[in-house]
Amino acid sequence: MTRRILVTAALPYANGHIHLGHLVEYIQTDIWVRFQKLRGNRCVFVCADDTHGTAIMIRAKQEGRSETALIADMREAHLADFGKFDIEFDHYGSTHSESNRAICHEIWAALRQGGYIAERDVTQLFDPVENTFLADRFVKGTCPKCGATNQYGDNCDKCGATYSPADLIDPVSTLSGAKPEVRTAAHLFVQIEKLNAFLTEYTQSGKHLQDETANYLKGHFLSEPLRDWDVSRPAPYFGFEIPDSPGNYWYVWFDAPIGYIGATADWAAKNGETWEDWWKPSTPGTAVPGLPEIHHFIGKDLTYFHTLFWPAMLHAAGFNLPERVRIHGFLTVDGEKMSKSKGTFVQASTYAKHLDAQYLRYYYASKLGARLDDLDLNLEEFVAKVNSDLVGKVVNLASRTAKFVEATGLSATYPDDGGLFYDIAAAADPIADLYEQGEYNAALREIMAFADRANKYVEENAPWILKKDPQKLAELQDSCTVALNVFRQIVVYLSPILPRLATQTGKLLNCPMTSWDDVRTPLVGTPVSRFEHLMKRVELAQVQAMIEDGKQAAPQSDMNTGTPVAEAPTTGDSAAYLEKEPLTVENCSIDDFVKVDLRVARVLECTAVEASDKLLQMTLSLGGDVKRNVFAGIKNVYKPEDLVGKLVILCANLAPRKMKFGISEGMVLAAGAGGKEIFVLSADTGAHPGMRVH
RNA sequence: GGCGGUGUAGCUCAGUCGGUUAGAGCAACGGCUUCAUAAGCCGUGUGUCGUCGGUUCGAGUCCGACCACCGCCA
Repeated sequence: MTRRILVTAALPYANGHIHLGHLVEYIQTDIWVRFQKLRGNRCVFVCADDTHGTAIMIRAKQEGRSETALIADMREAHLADFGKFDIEFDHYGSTHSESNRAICHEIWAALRQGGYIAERDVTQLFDPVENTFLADRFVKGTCPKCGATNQYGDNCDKCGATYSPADLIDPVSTLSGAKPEVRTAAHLFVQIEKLNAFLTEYTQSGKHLQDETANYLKGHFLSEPLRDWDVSRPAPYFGFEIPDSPGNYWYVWFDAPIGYIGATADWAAKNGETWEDWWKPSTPGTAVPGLPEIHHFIGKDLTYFHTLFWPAMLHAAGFNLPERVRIHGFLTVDGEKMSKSKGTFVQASTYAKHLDAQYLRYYYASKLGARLDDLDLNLEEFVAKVNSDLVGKVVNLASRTAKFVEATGLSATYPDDGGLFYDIAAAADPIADLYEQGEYNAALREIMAFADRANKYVEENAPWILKKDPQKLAELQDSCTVALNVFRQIVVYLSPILPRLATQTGKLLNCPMTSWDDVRTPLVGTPVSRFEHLMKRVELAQVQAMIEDGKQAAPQSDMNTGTPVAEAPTTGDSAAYLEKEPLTVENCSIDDFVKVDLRVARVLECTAVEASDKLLQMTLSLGGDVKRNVFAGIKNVYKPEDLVGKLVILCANLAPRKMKFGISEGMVLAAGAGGKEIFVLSADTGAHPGMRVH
């Protein structure tokens, strides 16, 4: 029976360009969709840009233009990139669309009506310069627990403590550098704990998720009460205003998944259908035949949004639930995280400048299974695989036989081939199962084994020898008929991965490929076109050139490897300090540097010098009995009691200097121009007084 | 720290319910071939299956401890 399948890939965030990490997902999804269509199933692939949130708002402001202008440009860029990789959506929408807004309203009303919404105050830091509330990742400061500096507002890298940004010591907005204010505003929450029983059943049924994901959810979330989910943000916020809560906007993660439905609605409108046919349980007499299946492809970073919040929202609103959430791992390059400085953070457009998209589609497919393991792009293996599999084995089949039958076409009846064609045709269902499950790597192993057998066949029948004997022209035609038919079967199996090769092969054999079942019937008596190169070999040098290019054109946006990020940080660091105090032009030698003896020191005592408006007097310990008396001009900014116990950096061999209040035996290092702008340097946790700074 | 995952050939990975001598592709090496895009065919594997212990007639597989790496912790 023909299935009705709606497929989505995660919505890329409109704050950054598509890179090779994103493409793992879009290529994987596109392959699955093409496969379903080839099998004759009704399959609709929708996606959209994820456009809302603080990051977009801030960036638009920095670039001096409207959010809508920014997201319109980014959409163009995304679509251009997807096009280069043959990723073919039935519709590509935007979360900033009227269709999406309408569906958000509908789901919201259902959540309200179901009694799932609660309101309470949330205290957040507010940037008075940028006039916006600051998400946790937009605040940095000193960890309240261990004193590590330069930590994000939600947790500490050094000691692992979690806290609220308001607890940070000396918080700084990463947007403006301003000191944030603490402000309180009412937020709206979805009480998903009320749906715990439903979510447990949904996630643990074994039908919708990989087992490891189900276990993870059970162990981490569902076994305790689920926390309420904060879904509103006070103005200003780029998004949709909540209809019954003026001045508040839906958090980007509320309307992003609803964007799947919005995109379906836009697609449906173009095609004379309704989105309700896909997303709402059918009512008798009105439904399109066949139950719709919804399949989401996402990266593992989005797991809980798609397996907890999203099913909860759909369930509360009485919508259809995803049949399957297919979760994949991240991309690494040569075994490591993608890195801008190593040039392995490659944008889709950079790749496309240097290499054929089909190579990447094939390589990814050859590595992708149904589990959520990370996928490694090993650059040497990439070259080897493409050349030996695609060029050496597959394309070569046509290349070494097609010209012998250019004049005669294929034989009128299919010759005896020792069962080769039959064997390959018989694999149609097993290979289809592997595609269905997302086990592309296993499918390709099967397919390539047939390519090996086919090359062996050519070798044994040696058409290049047959052609020399006029008595054997029929045999020549027959052996090439076999080789090209088998080649065609292999290309049909590969066509979800390599659509361009399928098109080219259709032209070569004068018979377009339209169905998976094309593998079951041999092509006979048809003309063969002049052979043209189907695919070029890759040189490692091309890959290296791409990596070099990637180093130059490092993206300015986030490091996310899979999929959309909400509220991605932008550095926002101002250039003003360098302008005020330009970098020193003249280099110093290492010998010069070691003349300065910098040491970690602990503040034992610290008192304000009464007669001075700037100076604090400190007694510093360098460990053991070694102590120093030092004066520092930081009274305006630091309270003496706050410094006691802290580790600071001391220039220990600065010539002692007699001051009005005593002798200063060194200098405590601090950043900033002075006045209120002074930031004392301190050593990371674990350092001890007396350690030299190298 | 808690939870989860991974660990099998130089590389990437299969390995079902515990069952013969642990496999494939790539790479490497030797030979053949020369139709084909320096492609193809044949041949070549001494692997402490991360370590140690246990269960068993029998363990890559099951159990326990440990080691290493990775991930997640709203």
